[in-house]
Amino acid sequence: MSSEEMSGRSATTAAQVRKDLSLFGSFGKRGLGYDVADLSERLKKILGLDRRWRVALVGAGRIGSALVEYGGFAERSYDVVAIFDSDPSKVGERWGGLRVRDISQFVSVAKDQGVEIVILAIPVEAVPSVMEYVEEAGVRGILNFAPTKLKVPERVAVKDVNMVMELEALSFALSQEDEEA
Amino acid sequence: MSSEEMSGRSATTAAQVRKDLSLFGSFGKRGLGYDVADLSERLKKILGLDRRWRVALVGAGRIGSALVEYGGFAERSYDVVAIFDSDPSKVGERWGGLRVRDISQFVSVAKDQGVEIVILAIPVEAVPSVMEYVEEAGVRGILNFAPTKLKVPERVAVKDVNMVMELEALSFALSQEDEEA
DNA sequence: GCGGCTTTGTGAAAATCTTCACAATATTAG
DNA sequence: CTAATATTGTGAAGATTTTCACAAAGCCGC
Ligand SMILES: NC(=O)c1ccc[n+]([C@@H]2O[C@H](COP(=O)([O-])OP(=O)(O)OC[C@H]3O[C@@H](n4cnc5c(N)ncnc54)[C@H](O)[C@@H]3O)[C@@H](O)[C@H]2O)c1
Ligand SMILES: NC(=O)c1ccc[n+]([C@@H]2O[C@H](COP(=O)([O-])OP(=O)(O)OC[C@H]3O[C@@H](n4cnc5c(N)ncnc54)[C@H](O)[C@@H]3O)[C@@H](O)[C@H]2O)c1
Repeated sequence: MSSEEMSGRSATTAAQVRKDLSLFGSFGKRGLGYDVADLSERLKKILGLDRRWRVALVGAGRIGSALVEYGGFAERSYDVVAIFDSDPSKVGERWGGLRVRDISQFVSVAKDQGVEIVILAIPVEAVPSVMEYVEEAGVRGILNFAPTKLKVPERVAVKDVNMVMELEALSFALSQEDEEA
Repeated sequence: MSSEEMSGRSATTAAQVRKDLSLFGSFGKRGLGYDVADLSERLKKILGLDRRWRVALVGAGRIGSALVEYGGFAERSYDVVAIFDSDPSKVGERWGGLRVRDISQFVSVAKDQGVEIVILAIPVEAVPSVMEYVEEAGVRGILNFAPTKLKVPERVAVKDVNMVMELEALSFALSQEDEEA
């Protein structure tokens, strides 16, 4: 597949595809393009997707439920290996093959299970107390759904998901269109 | 509040805050900083958040359910005014104050309700057929959860939410750390 | 009203990112 | 083997974004 075709399938340009790839090495054949299987494998390695990652879900609420039941994570490289909540009525429930555990067990269970990434799906108020556990357990990456800026040590990587902000970006685009008209 | 304090609360710098704001006008007072209430109001106007937006949810599944029950959208400027699905067992259900409607009614209901933004939470396979309705109804913005690149006319704004990609960005960051060590 | 302190708004400089454009290389047809 | 065609990889140019740094304002205490 050529860089031209790749750019057509995503939201970028052929030159951008080639430049981006060139930062990691030389993957294509001149005149021919890229071997999809080979490129895919090499990129997976670069992105750390040549192995599976152990993930814990914290917050067995609405978002948490949608995520755990979703097959899209396991299909890629992510296995949810533990689920935590603080609500006694949720602790003990079975979700998929897992039992919801009390958040107080986080550190021991996470260490035991080798959890490297946490999906944080709890209310903003609960964030500071939970972050203490997360830090103590030596978690290295956090996918955060709570609309708050996490305070983490330098070594911890954080990605925020904020759907309200995405909607706000849409509103802005639409308002701009209106003004131009 | 000074640009310094604002930058401390978010992931940016004081100079960036001032430069960004200066693109839209002059909001602060030298030596004093910004009046939070005033700045907030003026930014809301610029972002198109000085009015409410009418949103339809398409796909009454796991993600859709989490979103509809979530209060965070109504709290900002977004009202979900209609819900659609194609599954006969879901059509007719009551979700919050709304009845789940059949997707075939999308165009007429969306036009009737003045829907401007659609939240797309359906499987990838269902996207092309649903997009025909969405386009015909004159929807102007789409928040897309399906992991596929939407084909839309120029005037339609799209924002993609892709949690797997966020996790992959985390994996990459963690792999990089490992390599450095 | 003046001096000291603070913080904005913004040109200019620096850094980063994207696009251009083409030599190098590979394939295919004859 | 040669010519025609395709497409990479990458310097250089161009565009955009971020940071720097400071004159211009504004507040406060005396
Ligand atoms: N639902 C959505 O569509 C949506 C969208 C965007 C953002 N969010 C954000 O995601 C987060 C979760 O949202 P939700 O809708 O799933 O909320 P939810 O109330 O349905 O679920 C939150 C869960 O966290 C648990 N919890 C509370 N304190 C805890 C603690 N200290 N330790 C462990 N678990 C604890 C609760 O018991 C509950 O089960 C919130 O910050 C919300 O703002 C949600
Ligand atoms: N659940 C998650 O955590 C998650 C995470 C990331 C991405 N996604 C993506 O979000 C989308 C929805 O995921 P989900 O987990 O909610 O799936 P789901 O299967 O729970 O829900 C999808 C819903 O869409 C409905 N539907 C199917 N075809 C339709 C059509 N033509 N018109 C209207 N409705 C139709 C189904 O009946 C179902 O109710 C998928 O594309 C998925 O890949 C989900």
